[in-house]
Amino acid sequence: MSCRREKEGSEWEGRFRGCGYRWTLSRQAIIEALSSTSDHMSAEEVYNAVQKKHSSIGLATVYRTLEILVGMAVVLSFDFGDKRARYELAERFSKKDHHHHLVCNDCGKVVEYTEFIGDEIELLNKTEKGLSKKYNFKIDNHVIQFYGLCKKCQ
Amino acid sequence: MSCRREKEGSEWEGRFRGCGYRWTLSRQAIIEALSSTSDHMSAEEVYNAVQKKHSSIGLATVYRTLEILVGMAVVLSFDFGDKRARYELAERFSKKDHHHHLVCNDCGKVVEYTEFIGDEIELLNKTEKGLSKKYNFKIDNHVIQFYGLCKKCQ
DNA sequence: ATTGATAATGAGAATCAATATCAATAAGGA
DNA sequence: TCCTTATTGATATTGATTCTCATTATCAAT
Ligand SMILES: [Mn+2]
Ligand SMILES: [Mn+2]
Ligand SMILES: [Zn+2]
Ligand SMILES: [Zn+2]
Repeated sequence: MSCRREKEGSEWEGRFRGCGYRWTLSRQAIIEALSSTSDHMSAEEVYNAVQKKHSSIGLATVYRTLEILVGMAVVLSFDFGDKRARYELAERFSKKDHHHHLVCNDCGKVVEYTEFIGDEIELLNKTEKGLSKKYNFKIDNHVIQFYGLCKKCQ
Repeated sequence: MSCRREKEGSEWEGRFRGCGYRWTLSRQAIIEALSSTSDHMSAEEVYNAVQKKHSSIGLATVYRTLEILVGMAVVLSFDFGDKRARYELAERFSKKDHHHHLVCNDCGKVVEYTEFIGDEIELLNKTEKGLSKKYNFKIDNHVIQFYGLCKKCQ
């Protein structure tokens, strides 16, 4: 398992260095934190998680690293209506499947659903193609989210 | 046409009073500002627009009124990735048809498209129904947006 | 292992949209 | 007109995010 760790480590390391970034303790710790939860953490939550093992890592570094990770498409950033960005490993780096989100406007509960994803993806691809052609956009991203009230809050 | 104005005025007035709100000059001016543009204005832009005719109206009032209007589902609030909320009259109060948005990540250009809306709406309705049942959510809102680079920026 | 160029970092200040406070004002029912 | 109270403007405050800058860590070349 130490072997497994190292291997995973070097994959991440390779990814960073491949983009011209250095492989630092802070970045390891932040990746670690993101990998070991299924939550959609805010920057501050990532900071708190990271602090437990590495109390010297600063909040600014967390923000900076998250920005890099989003730029590398390793991490996805979401707006769920509370006034802070929320982050999650992109599906290809996590155990989760491609999913979209259903958010309670009242308590903030977030449901990840995969049930209707198939049709959604298909439609999105078709729409993307149409929009790209008609409006000359190079599309690289989409957002679909539903908002409402969860059982408890309605 | 003065007749027409008054009639429109009283419709808005009725809508406000029907919700227990008073019908004030500030609110008239803000509605007016929102009605007379097809832009997606930020709160500050609404404030600037309103200032031209009514220089006494304050920014806080603009924020408060927009909040009310969003609550009344008269105005829609969007996040286009610049760090400010953007507002637009809901389609039933504007000349625009139901549309979604395509946003340039670089220059912020926003395209309103209606081409593929039909299929999208259909899928959204189906998905909403499925999600409502499965997760016991009362869904009242959705977001679909595409992000990319416009011709100029790619 | 040592060095040197420079990327990365932590602490704290700065930014800036949005919200809260509060005394003064205006809306509208009686 | 009078009274109650919602609304308002000015201003302070909040809170997430970004910036600054002196210090430190990374890593390729010795
Ligand atoms: Mn998720
Ligand atoms: Mn629009
Ligand atoms: Zn809820
Ligand atoms: Zn552009």
